[in-house]
Amino acid sequence: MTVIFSKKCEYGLQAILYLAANDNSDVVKSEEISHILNIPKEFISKILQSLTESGLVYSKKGKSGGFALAKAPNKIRLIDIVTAIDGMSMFNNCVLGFPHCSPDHPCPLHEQWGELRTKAYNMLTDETLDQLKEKTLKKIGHLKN
Amino acid sequence: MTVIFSKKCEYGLQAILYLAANDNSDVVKSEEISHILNIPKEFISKILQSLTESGLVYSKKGKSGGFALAKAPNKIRLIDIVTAIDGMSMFNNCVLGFPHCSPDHPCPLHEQWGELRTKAYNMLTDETLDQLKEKTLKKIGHLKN
DNA sequence: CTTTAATCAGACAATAAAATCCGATTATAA
DNA sequence: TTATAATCGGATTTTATTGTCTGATTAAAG
Repeated sequence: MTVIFSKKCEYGLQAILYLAANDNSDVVKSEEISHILNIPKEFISKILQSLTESGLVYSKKGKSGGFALAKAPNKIRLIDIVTAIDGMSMFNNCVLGFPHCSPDHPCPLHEQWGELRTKAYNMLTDETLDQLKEKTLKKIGHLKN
Repeated sequence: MTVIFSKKCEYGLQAILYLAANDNSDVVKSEEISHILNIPKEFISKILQSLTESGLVYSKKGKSGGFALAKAPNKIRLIDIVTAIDGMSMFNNCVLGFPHCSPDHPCPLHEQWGELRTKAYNMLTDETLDQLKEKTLKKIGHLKN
């Protein structure tokens, strides 16, 4: 199967977009995220815990605890979440899997793929959570119905 | 981890590019492909077997058997190999993993990602094996040293 | 202070992907 | 016609990813 982001990363992106859409409220508990986004509760907890370590998410323990963004939505870029969860391998490794692919010894797809990959990287770097908030609200609204 | 193509698909692309580079000779045995490209022999055999079923590869059984391209290199596009091994999910599924992502109910990244994905698809559709042969020969030459 | 409800932490289980093993079949060539 | 060397096919093992369970810790609220 061809994958772009791991399940972990997909879930992490979904959850953090949800947190951005609920940025007005205090914290959101993992139970709610799990239910709305249809992600196993324990799994999304783990992911948000790791994003807490990365400094992207704030977690409040104990009763009435939950998760929220650790920074203003305009300070969090999609690339921050992707690299925190999946690392940079997608942007560094050869698309054909050649171990020693480099500008000196490029693989047959080096230039073409490099260009596309740079565009993907720039896209994820340009998009911040505040810019996606409206679209996310619409999408979540649809999920709730 | 973030992946583009599965290991199977990477290996398959490497091997078929190798076959294209050796299109003058009769057949190439999996032993040789395994050695040059550093892919487990049994694994690349399996992959080439499945590509044989897909009609992209020709296999000659018995002593002095091996694998070769089933068509002229200019008739095989990279997308053919990718879809034969990994399917089309990469080009159909929502990048954020939302189950019901569609033009009607787009995910927050729908348009931006769609554009990139189309470019990737077109690139894989445009590139045929004959076009990549020279570049492959250089790369293989480097691997052999 | 005690109950309650949440995160946290680490082990564990299930599934999927990657890699290996082995015997059967096939065809070449001595 | 027999030995050899390759693919073929299926089962099996290993490893990584995904998902689950359980108990500890934390903090709010009665």
